[in-house]
Amino acid sequence: MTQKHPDRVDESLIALRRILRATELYARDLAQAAGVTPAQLRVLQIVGEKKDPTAKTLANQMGVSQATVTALVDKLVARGLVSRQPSAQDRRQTNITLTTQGEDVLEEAPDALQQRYVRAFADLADWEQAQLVSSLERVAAMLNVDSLDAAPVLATGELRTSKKAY
Amino acid sequence: MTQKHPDRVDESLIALRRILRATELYARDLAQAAGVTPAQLRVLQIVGEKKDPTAKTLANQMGVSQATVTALVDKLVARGLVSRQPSAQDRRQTNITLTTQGEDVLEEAPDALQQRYVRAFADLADWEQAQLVSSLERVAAMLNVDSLDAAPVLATGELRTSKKAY
DNA sequence: CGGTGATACTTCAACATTCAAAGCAAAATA
DNA sequence: TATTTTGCTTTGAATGTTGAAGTATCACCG
Repeated sequence: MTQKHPDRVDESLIALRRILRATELYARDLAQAAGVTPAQLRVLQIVGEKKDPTAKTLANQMGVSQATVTALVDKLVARGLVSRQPSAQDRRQTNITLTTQGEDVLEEAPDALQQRYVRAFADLADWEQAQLVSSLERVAAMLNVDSLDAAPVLATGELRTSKKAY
Repeated sequence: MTQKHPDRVDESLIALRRILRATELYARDLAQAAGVTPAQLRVLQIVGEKKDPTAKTLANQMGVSQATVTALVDKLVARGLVSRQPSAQDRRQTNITLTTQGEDVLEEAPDALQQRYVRAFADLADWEQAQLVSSLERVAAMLNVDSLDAAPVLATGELRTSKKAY
């Protein structure tokens, strides 16, 4: 098991950290542009992505406690971006739904990855796209020992002729 | 510029989100195991990575304000993990340095990526490693429009026969 | 049925993070 | 030297975060 190119671990780690850092910093800018905090934007994104999730689902997806979700949803309700809908099937549960206003906010600040990534990806050659997908999925598998889930946020067909060009 | 495989954008975005999510969640666990908060651990990591950075450098690297850095460093000083060293060249500046205790903490919780990634990477075939590096650097370039920097945190030669196996 | 325990959510108290604004000291510039 | 800029800290306020305790509902089992 001789290591022929020991630098490669470093190189890939550096690249990964740059990806992480760029995404995180940019996500904050997007949230600020949308007029909400990063944590609140994450809630909006998950609510938009999943179908009217319960508070529990939100907590699991975000990796925070239910108490935190309650506090965040309180803020978003106060701003009129989401509303609480008592579940019909299980009256203990509360479904969080986007208001029209909340949808507008999401519309303006869709996703840090989307914004920066989609266009460049589309310009790649076919084989390059295939290789990228394969590599990213491999890395995700390496990191994601106990995989949960993640779903596409938007239909990526049309890239929204956005007002705020990027 | 016809898109032959529209799914690929989604697939790669999903993989990227899984990477982001796994890393973030795991970073919290690591911080907690080390007995510090995630933000404090990030400070420790940057201090260990760069050579006795100034508060300004820390703020830039973390993407937060100087006031925030002051608060975080206060906490770490109170815990005896770092110390402030007035700069000799410019007396306005303060260099943050790890104490022996701070080094120990870093030693125990080196890096979320390192822990999960390095071993799996080492097991890949040579060509797979090369492809991964190439793909990750491409993605980083796509995201990192205004690149700053990132450096390897540890010499990865030996993987530390760790007490807390992972 | 009725009781018991688990589940979903909220409230509360405490602490961490974060920032803008104001202040201070030192350096750079004019 | 006078002025401006830079690096850092302080202060005050908002947000994020959690564990523990409380409430309501569900699920199960006798």
